[in-house]
Amino acid sequence: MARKKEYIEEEVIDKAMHLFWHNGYENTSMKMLEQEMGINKFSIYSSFGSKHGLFLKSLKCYNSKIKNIFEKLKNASNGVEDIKEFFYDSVNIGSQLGNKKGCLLTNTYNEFSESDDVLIKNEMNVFMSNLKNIFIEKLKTDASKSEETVLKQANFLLLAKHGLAAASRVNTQKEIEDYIEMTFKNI
Amino acid sequence: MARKKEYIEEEVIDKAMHLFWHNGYENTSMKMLEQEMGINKFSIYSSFGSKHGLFLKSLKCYNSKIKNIFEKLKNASNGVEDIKEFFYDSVNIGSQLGNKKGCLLTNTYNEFSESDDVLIKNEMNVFMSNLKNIFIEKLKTDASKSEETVLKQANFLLLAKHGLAAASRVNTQKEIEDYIEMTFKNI
DNA sequence: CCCAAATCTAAACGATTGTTTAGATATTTA
DNA sequence: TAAATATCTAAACAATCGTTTAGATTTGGG
Repeated sequence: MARKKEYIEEEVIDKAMHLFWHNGYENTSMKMLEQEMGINKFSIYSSFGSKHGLFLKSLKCYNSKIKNIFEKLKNASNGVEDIKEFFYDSVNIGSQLGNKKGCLLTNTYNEFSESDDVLIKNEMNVFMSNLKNIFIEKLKTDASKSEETVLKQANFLLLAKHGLAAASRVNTQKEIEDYIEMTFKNI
Repeated sequence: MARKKEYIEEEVIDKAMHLFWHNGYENTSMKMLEQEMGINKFSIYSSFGSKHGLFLKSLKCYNSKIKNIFEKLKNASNGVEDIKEFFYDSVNIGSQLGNKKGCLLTNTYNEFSESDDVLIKNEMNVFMSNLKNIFIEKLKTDASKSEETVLKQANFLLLAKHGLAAASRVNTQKEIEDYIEMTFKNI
């Protein structure tokens, strides 16, 4: 056919994702993306259509990175203990990826909470309700919990993740551990 | 002297504060501020110097609004129970002011977490450490708690406030209550 | 080997950002 | 009432935003 791309889409998406993770959507400009991704605007637009499209791709990239801890959580069989380990995994993957910026999805959830961007809000809602459903399933393995208790605790854990995201930005390892332990103390 | 101002600074700051609260700093433009405040850019700049200055004023305005619940918390004498009531007060003041946007300070803390805006970051840190110190003081009234426990629980509560801010945006009254109750279950 | 097609560079696009300025209008004081 | 001065309107400012375009460059197939 014709000339070949001089970059690999997966690689530049990964770089964009880290930039979005670090700065959020609005505070990341096309100029910054050009520099970080190492390609220029034309290439970005021909590959991803728009900044918005690139952001959606970045969210999917992030999703694939955390997919394995989700799978681990789903396939585990120790109930609440698995959720706690999921919390630990969540902060660890952040520091593994050299990023002390909390969770990209939680950050995005916060940034777009008052936006009317249907696509992204939908993406967030799907993520949140998926996570909540997994929590519910895990909590249900303890037959002594009433359904009301299960729902109540699932909501609590979902919201506790916001605190965790904030913690992983500024708090020490020890403080994060304390927070997680205290969160699960009476679940 | 000369011509009089056709607006009262305190009133227009209040309106600006609500707009910032609703949309965040970056997503609030001068045009939006002109419309909401009912005065034009010249007046805004002559009164507040810059968008940034107006935002700082708005933060101070928010601080004065929540001052009474802080005073109430400080002057109370039921230890942890007072902190719990402070949590309830925090969400109630939001709905009183017709705003389901969480806490302006928590929102700002999140939005500026990766910024290098020293003034605002400092403002946030002062607020957070003040709040933490009040928590510590309240927790200390229970003499059975070790100092380590007190610090641990204070951190936990500070982070729990991030979950609360998220909750007050999307969750129902009932879910918010459940969250607060569960937060204090083992404190 | 040359034409066709895809990707590159780099400049320009219009819109919007926060900020400033020029000039008209209103108010106070002498 | 007239001069002084602060506030108003409204336009323009430069910079940046995300996006598009024109033209050079590289590649592969007939």
